Amino acid sequence: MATHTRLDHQTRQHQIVEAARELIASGGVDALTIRGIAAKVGVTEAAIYRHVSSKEAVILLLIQEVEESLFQAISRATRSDRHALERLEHILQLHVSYIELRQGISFVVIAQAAQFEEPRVRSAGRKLVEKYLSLVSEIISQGIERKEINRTVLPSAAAMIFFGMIQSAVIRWLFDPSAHPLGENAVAMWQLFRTSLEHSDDDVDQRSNESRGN
Amino acid sequence: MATHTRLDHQTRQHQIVEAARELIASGGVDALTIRGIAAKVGVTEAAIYRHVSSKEAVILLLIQEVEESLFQAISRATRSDRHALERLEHILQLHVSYIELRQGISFVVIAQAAQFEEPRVRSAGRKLVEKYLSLVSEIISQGIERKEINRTVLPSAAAMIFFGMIQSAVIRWLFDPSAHPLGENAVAMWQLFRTSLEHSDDDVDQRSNESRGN
DNA sequence: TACATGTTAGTTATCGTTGACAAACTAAGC
DNA sequence: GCTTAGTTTGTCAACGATAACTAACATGTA
Repeated sequence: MATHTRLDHQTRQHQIVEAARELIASGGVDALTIRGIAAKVGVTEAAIYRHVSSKEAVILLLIQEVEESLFQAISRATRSDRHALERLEHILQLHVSYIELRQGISFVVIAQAAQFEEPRVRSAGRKLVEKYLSLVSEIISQGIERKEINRTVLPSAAAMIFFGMIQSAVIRWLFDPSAHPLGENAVAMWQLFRTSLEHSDDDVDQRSNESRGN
Repeated sequence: MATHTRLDHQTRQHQIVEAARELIASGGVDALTIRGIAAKVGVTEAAIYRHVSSKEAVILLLIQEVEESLFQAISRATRSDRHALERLEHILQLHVSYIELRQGISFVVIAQAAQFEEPRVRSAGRKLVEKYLSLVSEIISQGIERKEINRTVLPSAAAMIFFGMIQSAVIRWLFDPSAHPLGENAVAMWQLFRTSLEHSDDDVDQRSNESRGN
């Protein structure tokens, strides 16, 4: 009690966001409190407000951190001159590892942001999702140009299915991690989904719709 | 103030669950309070406890109501001797209508249940998801038996993709309903996904995996 | 000296929940 | 049919817990 440790603004902000992440990961969004953050960081509640203006600011910082770390995690798969399907599979693997490492924080944060009233939080969550979809969509577009992906595929729709595969796997995994391992479910879905992207050797051309009647 | 309306237990419980649903739909899970329910029902908070033992009980009733109404909504598409792909498309349409009608309540409730600590709430949410996946999976299995769906398709994986398509569409729709109409996105994804289910006329047999090297 | 980073000790607001009492409906006895 | 007792459904007025946040003050650092 004699002397308390003083740390600079930036370090404390990092600690605060980290604490917020851990609290949500272990107890859901309801567990995210200034008290909880203060306890994890090892200072009083009032000290938290030296480095963050409000709880809402913490949430915004957390969304930002999730966005940065997620795109950092999957960045290895995005560039490169590899085959588009390989890149997508690699993104899936890296994304799955990221979710396991961070205990599904991205899903929880996005789901929470989507039902927030505050416009800045909503906007931050929305942009995170849109950015992810753009990235996947862009890879698919490139794949089509290079004739690695079927030209009848609509990139935006394919990106949403890709994103949905992860959401679906995460939901089951959050309910019961041991019964529904993320990786296995993701791989099983990918094996199936890739068949709808693959460039059929006999080029299908314009028989995309209306192929099957009643 | 002279005389207050008295209603029976069952009616009040319905009103409570309905109020809970509306509160979450309009203000997110944080808006679900006993006070809010009491205000919507038109009684005092204490009166709520005559018909419900706790807030947790309200959540359990709500999950149950969501499950019943959702399966009621899509039941029209499940039975019947129609083509499996038609049944799936029909389920998708009905599910989309249900979500629009109930303002995405199912997604919010599931996402919330997944991060609850309380085991009964978690269990109820988990069972809802598993029941849905089983239903879709079963239709796909039947489709394979009837040679309406490619035999290399793994039903459980296909069901998860199907479920994920809806999750993905709902998330964007929650962020911006006008910019991301549920129906349009769902149809676009379905058009693509069905190609991976379709029974190829030249039966593909056992070339499912390892088809494409680097 | 000045500023950044802490603490202490609150404030205000809202939450879920409960106990004590009142009024309405239900059923039985006369 | 009228009284009467019991049960159900409601209100009122609180309770304790906890939330976000703040003013006043202390202390370490440049």
